[in-house]
Amino acid sequence: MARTTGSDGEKTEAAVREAAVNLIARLGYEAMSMRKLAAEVGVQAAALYRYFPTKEDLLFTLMREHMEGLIEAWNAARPVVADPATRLAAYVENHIAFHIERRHSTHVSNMELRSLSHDRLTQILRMRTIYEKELRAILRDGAEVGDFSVEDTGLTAMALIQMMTGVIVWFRPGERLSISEVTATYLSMTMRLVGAKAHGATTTYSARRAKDAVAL
Amino acid sequence: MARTTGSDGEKTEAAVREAAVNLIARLGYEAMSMRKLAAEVGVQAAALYRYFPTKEDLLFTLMREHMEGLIEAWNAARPVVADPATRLAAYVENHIAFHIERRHSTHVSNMELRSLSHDRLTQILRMRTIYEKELRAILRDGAEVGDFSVEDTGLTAMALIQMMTGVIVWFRPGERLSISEVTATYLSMTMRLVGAKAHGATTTYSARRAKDAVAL
DNA sequence: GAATTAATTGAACGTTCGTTTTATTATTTG
DNA sequence: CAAATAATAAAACGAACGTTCAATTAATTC
Repeated sequence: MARTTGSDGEKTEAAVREAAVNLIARLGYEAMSMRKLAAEVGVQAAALYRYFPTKEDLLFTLMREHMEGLIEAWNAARPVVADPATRLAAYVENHIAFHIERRHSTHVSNMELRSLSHDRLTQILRMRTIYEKELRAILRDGAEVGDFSVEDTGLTAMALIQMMTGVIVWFRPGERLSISEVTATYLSMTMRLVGAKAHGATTTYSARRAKDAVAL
Repeated sequence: MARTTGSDGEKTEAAVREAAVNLIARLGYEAMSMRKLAAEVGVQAAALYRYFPTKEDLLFTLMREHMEGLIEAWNAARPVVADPATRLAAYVENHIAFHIERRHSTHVSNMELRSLSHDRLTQILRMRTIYEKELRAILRDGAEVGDFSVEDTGLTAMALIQMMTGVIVWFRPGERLSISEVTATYLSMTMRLVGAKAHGATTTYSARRAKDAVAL
């Protein structure tokens, strides 16, 4: 056998990516063999090498696109002119929405870093740093203005990101809590954690953010 | 060749455990081969099977002992009679101290769960639940008494644990912050996050806890 | 000091791994 | 409709995997 009827490179590549994210998230990168991946797609292992030169290239591509997507999502969601509390609320909402929506690729991007070569690891970590710096800047601004009481900006940023990203470990859509309930709770926990002064309940920040979005 | 001079079963087994924790933390369970492990210990791969019948048995043993150690540490550190804020402070301090001290085995126990058989996974998760229930109980008590303002006990417990355990991702001993500085900061973040009423700075909780420890 | 037990080696087993090569067929282009 | 190209299958490569087995030597027991 050779080329199959109806075969299409673009569709196959997309199917490979999707299957790879799911399989790596479930089995881990090392435990996902190219043969299992091929079987999931409905193809022979050799066919995968038309789209990704090596297994590591495939992993790296998935991770890079995940990180790019995260940064793009934040760039689209960030309020350009706003007080620190509003910016922080936007960051939290975007972060949680993105990570719940892309649970599997988040899992891959966070757990399989050790399987990357040094250079590629550096690239991914650089993107991660760019994204995290945004949160540190918000916390710093808020602390300088006096809206937040944060002892250590870097430590607080790491703590918040770990807390928020951790949502993918236990959250399952369609169970006890809805995405918006989870987001609202995390938002109020965040605001208390950073000692946000404007303590006007959760809706305050959401409302302000909505107003800002209209204002742009 | 056969038995080597000075060989000792107990010492070899201990060396295997230690090397396994380090290697699995660094390479991942799947990527750590029995041959690599044996080489690290300075022994042939076949010798490992005197101590652990399978690779998975080795992993499970490491995880079980980690979880047992965590629960024992908490049982030793918990204040028997104390207000919720003091109990929460003890929980946070114990959790962070334990996880920083056992970074590698924490990594293994959290990241390699998917390599366990169903039954063994259940056993580990059961132990984890026991430990997490302790935190939920503290949060519930604090909320009932009115010392904490917590919207959702279960969600808050998960958020706190993710936040605290995340310390092992970025913390490196001997860098910018000391363990006690990190612990103090996490403690005050936790207290703010749960809306603890008695807002008498970080030292308040530490002092109370010390007093309790003496009282026992 | 002989018999027993403890600890380990070295070789081998069958499987699976990532990857390459070659042949073959479907589709598109001219 | 022929030529070119795109997409795949089938088979094979050497290497590494977890694990087993028999042989061998060190330490202990009687």
